Amino acid sequence: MVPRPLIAVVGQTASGKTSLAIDIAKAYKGEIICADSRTVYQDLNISTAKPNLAEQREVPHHLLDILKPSEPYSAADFQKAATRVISDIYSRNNLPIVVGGSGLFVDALLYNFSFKNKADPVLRNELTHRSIKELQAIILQKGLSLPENHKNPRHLVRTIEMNGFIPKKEKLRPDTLLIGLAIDKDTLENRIQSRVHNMIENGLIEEIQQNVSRYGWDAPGLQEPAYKAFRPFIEGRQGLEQSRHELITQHIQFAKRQHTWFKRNRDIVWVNNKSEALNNIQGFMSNYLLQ
RNA sequence: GCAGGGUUAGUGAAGCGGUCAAACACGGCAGACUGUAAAUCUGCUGGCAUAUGCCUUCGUAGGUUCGAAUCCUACACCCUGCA
Repeated sequence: MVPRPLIAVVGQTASGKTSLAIDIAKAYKGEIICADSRTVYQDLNISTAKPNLAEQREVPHHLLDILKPSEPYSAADFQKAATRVISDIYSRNNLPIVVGGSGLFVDALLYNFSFKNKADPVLRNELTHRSIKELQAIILQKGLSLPENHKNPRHLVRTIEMNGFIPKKEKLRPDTLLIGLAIDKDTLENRIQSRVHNMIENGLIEEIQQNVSRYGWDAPGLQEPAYKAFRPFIEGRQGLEQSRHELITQHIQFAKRQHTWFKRNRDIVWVNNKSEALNNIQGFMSNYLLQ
């Protein structure tokens, strides 16, 4: 079987993944697959710091803008879609580059998570209104054991939906280089600050207002920091400065959760900057280019 | 100048004689997380020891009391009303 190399770039928000991925793509005839739970959505452009049109023109991007914010999207959906896109890319003899900050999505793809028991909207809606105690009781009644996060309503609901299914994962996909783009905390926080500043300059508030009037605050795609931070401002309960500040905080908190997720993965090859990354990639790709 | 209100841990804010190292919220730190994941949730958050232990805190200084963040006095700063 022909080896099929794949490069994945992970890291915290604002760590510079997009720019690195584009460089890789240009160097190796690559196409980018966005492993990102928010940039899949149309109409979320400013708030997600989505690759801009110029960047998208430079290199093909996949799984961007494929859904309306009113539609739900899951890690399993991503896994399926990305798998298909990757085989298309190979059929063009190009290099797939998976880039994203959604750790679960990346892992689902690279470790071939075994998904099962898709959520039933009716059951989920019913369960969502239950208290934690009630959910725990249901689980125990069914003879299932409580999830690791036994006080997390969402995980409790999922446990009920899975109905005893034990999820599995495999080893890291062969022929894969998993690169982690590290960044120190101060630099990251500065970048987030100026990123938020630019978002507001570029019309973040208008984008939020438009999407909210079109899809409503509760739309699945709109569950993200900008909407949380700016809702009180848009509803006239809070000043702009306060919301701006909250958005920065939310992004920093998100970055921290990403860090927690990625740092336990021993397969990640951490690099501190672009040139370190490109060096690693060169070594990795040399295994394939000679054939 | 007179009268009244205020000053609590990183921030906001409870507490108004003992059960107060001091509720709660936010922030911070660490962590979990396979069909909601930029979501959601957990633990810790004065110092030191880390098991029920000790030490230093509630504007500052003094006092009352067996015992004070809580009462009294003085001082400092802030806000409101009358001047």
